[in-house]
Amino acid sequence: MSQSRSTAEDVARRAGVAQSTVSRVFSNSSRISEATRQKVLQAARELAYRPNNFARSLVTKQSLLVGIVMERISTAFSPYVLEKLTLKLQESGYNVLLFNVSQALSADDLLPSALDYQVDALITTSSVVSPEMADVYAKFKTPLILFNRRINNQTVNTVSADDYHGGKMAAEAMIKAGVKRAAFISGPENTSTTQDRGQGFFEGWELQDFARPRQIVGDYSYQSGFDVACQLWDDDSTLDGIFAVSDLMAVGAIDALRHKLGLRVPEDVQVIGFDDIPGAARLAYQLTTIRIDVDLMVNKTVELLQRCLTDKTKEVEQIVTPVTYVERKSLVVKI
Amino acid sequence: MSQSRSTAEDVARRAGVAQSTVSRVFSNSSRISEATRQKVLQAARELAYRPNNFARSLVTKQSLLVGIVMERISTAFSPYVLEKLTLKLQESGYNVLLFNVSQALSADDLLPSALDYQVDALITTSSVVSPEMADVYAKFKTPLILFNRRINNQTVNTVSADDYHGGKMAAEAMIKAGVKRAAFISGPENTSTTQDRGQGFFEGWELQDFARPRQIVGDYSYQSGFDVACQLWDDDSTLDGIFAVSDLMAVGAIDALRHKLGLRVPEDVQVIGFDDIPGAARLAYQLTTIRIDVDLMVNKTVELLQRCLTDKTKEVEQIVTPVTYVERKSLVVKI
DNA sequence: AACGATTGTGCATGCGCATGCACGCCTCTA
DNA sequence: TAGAGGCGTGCATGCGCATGCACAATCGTT
Repeated sequence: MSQSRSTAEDVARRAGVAQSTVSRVFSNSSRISEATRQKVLQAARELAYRPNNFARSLVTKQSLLVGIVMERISTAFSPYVLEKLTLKLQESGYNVLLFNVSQALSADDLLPSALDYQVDALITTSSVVSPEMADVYAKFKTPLILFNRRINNQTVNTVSADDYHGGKMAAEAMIKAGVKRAAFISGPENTSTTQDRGQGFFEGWELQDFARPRQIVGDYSYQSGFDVACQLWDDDSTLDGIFAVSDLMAVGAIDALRHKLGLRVPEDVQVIGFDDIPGAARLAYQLTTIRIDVDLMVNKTVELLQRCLTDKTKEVEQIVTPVTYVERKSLVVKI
Repeated sequence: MSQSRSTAEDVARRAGVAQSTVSRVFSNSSRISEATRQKVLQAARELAYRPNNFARSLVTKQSLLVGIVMERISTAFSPYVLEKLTLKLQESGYNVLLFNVSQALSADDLLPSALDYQVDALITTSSVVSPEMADVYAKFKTPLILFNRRINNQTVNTVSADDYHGGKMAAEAMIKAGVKRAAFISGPENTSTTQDRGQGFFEGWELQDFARPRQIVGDYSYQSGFDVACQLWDDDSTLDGIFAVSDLMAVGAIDALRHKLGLRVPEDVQVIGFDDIPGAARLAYQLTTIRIDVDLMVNKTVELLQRCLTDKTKEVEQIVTPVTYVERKSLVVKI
């Protein structure tokens, strides 16, 4: 901040009006004669005046700030979510305060400090948010929305994809594609996407009385997909199918299969992912996957957010968006 | 914001002290006896008190907020930059206000509104920042740092890679690799990275008295790399080398060559990129590239920022970080 | 035993703005 | 021509906090 910033008071003096008049011009709330409006705007221009949002928020109790708490900002399709959310929010007149979950700073550390900045609402994609945090936000009457995440034993606003059915669809597709010995590459067990997609997946197999596929844990990154695939085939080279809980891991696995293990995809091993990230469609991969509709999720999120802000007493919503099976070349269903 | 948030006043009342004492405890500035400190903290805990950063900033003239203005947040290695910057900034006690440049909102629109939020400094990776904006920031005494960008005819703080030499190195590598008929896939002409990398690249060729390679304009995206490569070979199928100004476009071009045009990389066409994004090293691509040191750039940026904040009268700095040639399989130098 | 130095706390004020209230002026109607 | 009813503006106040100053209590010193 600068010590030499001009204030509404300065503008008022120069325009020969009261500070309150300047304020009225800039919050264009009430009736101001065109003449004084111009006078004020002129003076403001000359002084390069800009209203101080902090002072304004202090009075109005509205920061027009939305907090976003994310982990692994650069991974998978987090960047797309962030970009679209930010865009949407800006269009709606909000600005974004971004928090990066790291080893040092957990979501539970970050959420309170968002509160210090008076965010009007908070969206998080972090996998680990304690139920207590939800309580804190409830206490502060600040809407909290979990994006692409659930949280156990707690009613919180939630926008997610239909992970359970997506998992099920993946299992069905694999079965129809003729996969006999499948492996499931998951994320950490405490993430809701892994839980839900995995549950749907396993139930899909069991429905057909097939043996439960082996599960191996990755961390959603390309490299972990690669490594875990190597490990899998090291243990059992008769596997013929992979369901990866994220496209990025699927792609890592494909590279391992093709360029490290000397296997062909889909001839030797069929692979299906989840998310449909840009990159899944690349001709180098042509990944069959379960698509989640990020645009829709973002739109629903911002709409929900606005509803929360308009009606503070609104009850919690849990929005689930549909997923679709997208068939490309890495796994194809034989009819 | 909530209407029912407890204030320092509330805490003071409950602890039986003055508001100023509460303030002193939370800004742990001056001497407070251990007894009252505990009394205050206890009361604060009971009331779930958190200091209001806006009110605080209004007095201290320090928001501890840093603005980041970005375009194409999800593209290329922007996400990595954002992630690392945010992390570093958080470690240094700052929080990040994120602005997304879009068609609707240009950097020149966004920069002033960052000022409204009293950011202590601003970092932008946006390619288009008008010199006037730099003046505005100077007037408001708010440090402005361009990341990976230059700006013409203006002295602004700048942290960038040695794009010019990188371009030159790319040319040299291509020549040594035996490329005779090269093409240059650039970004939009008004971006400084395209200008500098391109200039270095062309000068590298001219040094060897080789013909000036053809230039074609992309937009830094995977798809544009793909499309532009198709177009290139459509015009002239005798080309045998590509320098793409970004890895993402290089990768798009490789996919087009291999999977659309039926060419082999590197046997038929050699490809070199720029950036060394994660993904360049994938076995599916093994992209030879010019690496920029993002970590170093981020560190330099945050250090520069702190210097600016400490010494408001400090003069502008232009920091250039070295680049390195990373050889993988898509282009290899014959000795 | 008396006095200056030190430490801990309260009081008052102001940061820059929004907003309820009062008031003066003008227009319209009867 | 007088009164009613807008409309436009100024005044005063408070949002939640930090901080300079004053002052009481405690300590150490001679």
